[in-house]
Amino acid sequence: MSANKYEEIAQAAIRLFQQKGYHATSVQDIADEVGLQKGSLYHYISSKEELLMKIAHQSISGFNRRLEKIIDMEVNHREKLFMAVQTHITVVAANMQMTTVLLREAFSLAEPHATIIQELTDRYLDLWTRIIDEGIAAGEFKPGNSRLKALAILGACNWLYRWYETDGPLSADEISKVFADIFLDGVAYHKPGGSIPPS
Amino acid sequence: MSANKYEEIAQAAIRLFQQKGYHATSVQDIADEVGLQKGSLYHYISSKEELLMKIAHQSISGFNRRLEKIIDMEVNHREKLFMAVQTHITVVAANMQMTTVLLREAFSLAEPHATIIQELTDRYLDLWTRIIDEGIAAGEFKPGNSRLKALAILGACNWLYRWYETDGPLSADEISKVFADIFLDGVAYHKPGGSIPPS
Amino acid sequence: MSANKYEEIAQAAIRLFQQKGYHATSVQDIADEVGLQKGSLYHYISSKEELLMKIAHQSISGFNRRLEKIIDMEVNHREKLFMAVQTHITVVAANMQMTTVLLREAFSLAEPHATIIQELTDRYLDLWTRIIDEGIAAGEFKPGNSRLKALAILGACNWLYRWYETDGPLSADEISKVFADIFLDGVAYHKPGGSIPPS
Amino acid sequence: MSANKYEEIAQAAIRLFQQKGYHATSVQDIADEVGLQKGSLYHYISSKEELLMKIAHQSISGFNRRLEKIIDMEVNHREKLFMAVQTHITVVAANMQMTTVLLREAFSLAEPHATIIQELTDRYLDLWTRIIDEGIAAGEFKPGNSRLKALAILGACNWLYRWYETDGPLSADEISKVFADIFLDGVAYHKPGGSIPPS
DNA sequence: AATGAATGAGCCTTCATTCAT
DNA sequence: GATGAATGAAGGCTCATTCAT
Repeated sequence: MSANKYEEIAQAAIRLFQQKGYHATSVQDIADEVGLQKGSLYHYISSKEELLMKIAHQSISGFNRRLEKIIDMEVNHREKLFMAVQTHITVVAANMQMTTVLLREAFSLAEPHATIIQELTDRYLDLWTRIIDEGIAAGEFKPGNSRLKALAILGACNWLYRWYETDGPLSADEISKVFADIFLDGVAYHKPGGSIPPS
Repeated sequence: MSANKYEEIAQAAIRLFQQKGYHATSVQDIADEVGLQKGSLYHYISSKEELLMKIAHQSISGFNRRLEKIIDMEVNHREKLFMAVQTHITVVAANMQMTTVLLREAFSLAEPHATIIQELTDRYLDLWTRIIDEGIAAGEFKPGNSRLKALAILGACNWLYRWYETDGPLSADEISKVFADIFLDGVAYHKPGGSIPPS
Repeated sequence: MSANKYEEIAQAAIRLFQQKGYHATSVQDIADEVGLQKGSLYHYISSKEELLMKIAHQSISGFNRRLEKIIDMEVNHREKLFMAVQTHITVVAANMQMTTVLLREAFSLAEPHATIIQELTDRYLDLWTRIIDEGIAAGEFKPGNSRLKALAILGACNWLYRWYETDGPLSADEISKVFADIFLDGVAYHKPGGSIPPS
Repeated sequence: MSANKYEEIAQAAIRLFQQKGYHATSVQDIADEVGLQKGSLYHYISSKEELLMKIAHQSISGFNRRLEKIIDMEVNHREKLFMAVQTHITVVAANMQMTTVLLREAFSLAEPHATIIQELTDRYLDLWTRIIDEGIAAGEFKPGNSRLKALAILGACNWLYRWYETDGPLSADEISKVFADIFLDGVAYHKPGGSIPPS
């Protein structure tokens, strides 16, 4: 079983699942896309769902791996949050289709796949929460419900899959700067002498 | 055709579309839920998709209507953004199932429905953008790409449908406060004398 | 769901399963036979296997029911064994197709169906064994492994499904007489003064 | 093409056909069992059905060959019938899997194979019938429909494939004794002075 | 001798929708 | 208004067999 062909099939699946959705994509569609008979696909995959699973797994694993690396870096916490945002947004922008499949279609996974993806997704949220927590502990971030804050930031960043245009005018870097600025300092001007860290 | 029965069907559809997804919900499922035969449903609905459309339309229209009211209020812009956030989150929390159908399932709509929902969604983003724009114009918010900022805030707020638990420990109000605080002032402490509005 | 139509489908299934075998009969074949679309069959049946199960169940249940009645009769044990043989053979002959499905195709049943049919089949053997046992206890039959004897008799009688011809020259009654005679007294002449019951 | 490998494949097929049935056994299953790829099997066999045919043919031929030898022996006819029963049962018991394939699966054979096996099977019945006939002619067996009697005896003996357990408590010899006793003298005690051969 | 990619027909089942009653 | 029988297209998947390498 040539790994090339499998990769080709997976790429076709990513494209189609993104365009039409998992349920609306038939195995026939995928076969057509790679120029095989429907039945021939099954030399490479064991089921349509397995394909979805592989895609989702690869996607969320990538996010986790990258964030873990960032967490291990020795930079201040503003910087770390910025890098996390930037990396996430860069990955989403560079892998719009795959990310869309992860965020929109993984819901169609049955057990035991659903749970596996859910756990990896939970882990990803944990990592973001840790970034906030460590920023608070270091006195760089304001105290508060760190998980909730992580959800706000992660939600905003994930939402990109719904509106980002690969050929649009905004680069991932530009978006990252604006987003990180909001998360760190907000959209409003601050009242002078306002929220200064206690010393 | 009793409007009551239609409403009952729509509620069943909302519940089922949320639980199993639009594609995985069969017309039979809906019929079972309301105690009718599959064929009888078609006295009330013209198609399964129409049901999805109605739900999505009602949902996004509600968001728009509420946000328009807020925009028309005469309060300062920090306050207005807070209210927008609070209202959105309250609505999501109070209508988790319907919001989930809007945000997760409306993608399955075919034309012309897809475009109609897309336009209402675009309009909703426009309203958020206007709130930011007006805050900037009033000197309360920092200048910048307002649409991008609106997308960040809206994304964070929409994402609630993925994690909010109706019977969980967090109230919509608590979440709103944390979220609005992040959007307005960020998670970080500010460097003293930092981003002060130019005078 | 008209019971008539179901019965018609079941009859078609019996005919086809007998002619071609369960696996070689497609749902399409059955649908063709009753003049429905393949999909329409599923208004009446829940699966192809359910059809096989129903047939097998009805068949073995009939055998059990009839044998239980005979066991309860008050006749001597030679007579009782004769009636059991006659009844079994008559039923096989009158329901060749259904019996063939039971004896040849029930093997294709998956769990939990396989076990259910197996238990009913075991029960049938138990009933035959009881007939032998009671004949022995009454001093009419020679002692010995009654279950083994039941298996010999039942095997001979079941085997009918392999060779009996509905339009052939032999009636069920003629066969019954020959078979019962063999089981009771054997094919050989007895050595004079031979196996006489102890007094 | 090594005959060894072919034999290995045939053995695997016997095992699988017996366990799962002919239709439920895939060529892949057989290939797995012998550690070849599916495609490689076709260096040894020309089709799945050919495999079934070979097995069935070998099995029924063995039965015929053995019975012919017995028929040629010079012993009295009670003895001859006993040996026929004993031999048949011993072969079934010693080759349960192969016999099961013959008796349960050969039905799946298409033409011309089906007819060939049928003829060999008919021939086997003829041999049994001859044993009865010759016993009658010799005055050892009671007159009557010899073919029918052969069918009774053969049916009982064939049925073993449905219940015999290789590791069970009953040896082929014990079964043979009980079976032959039934066929020769029946299960019942005889009325004194009863069926004595006319002199 | 062995592989493994590919075929193409066929399998059982589901389903949204229609319509006569 | 309600039924339930019927449709017909499509769905995911299996499989015996072929063949170039």
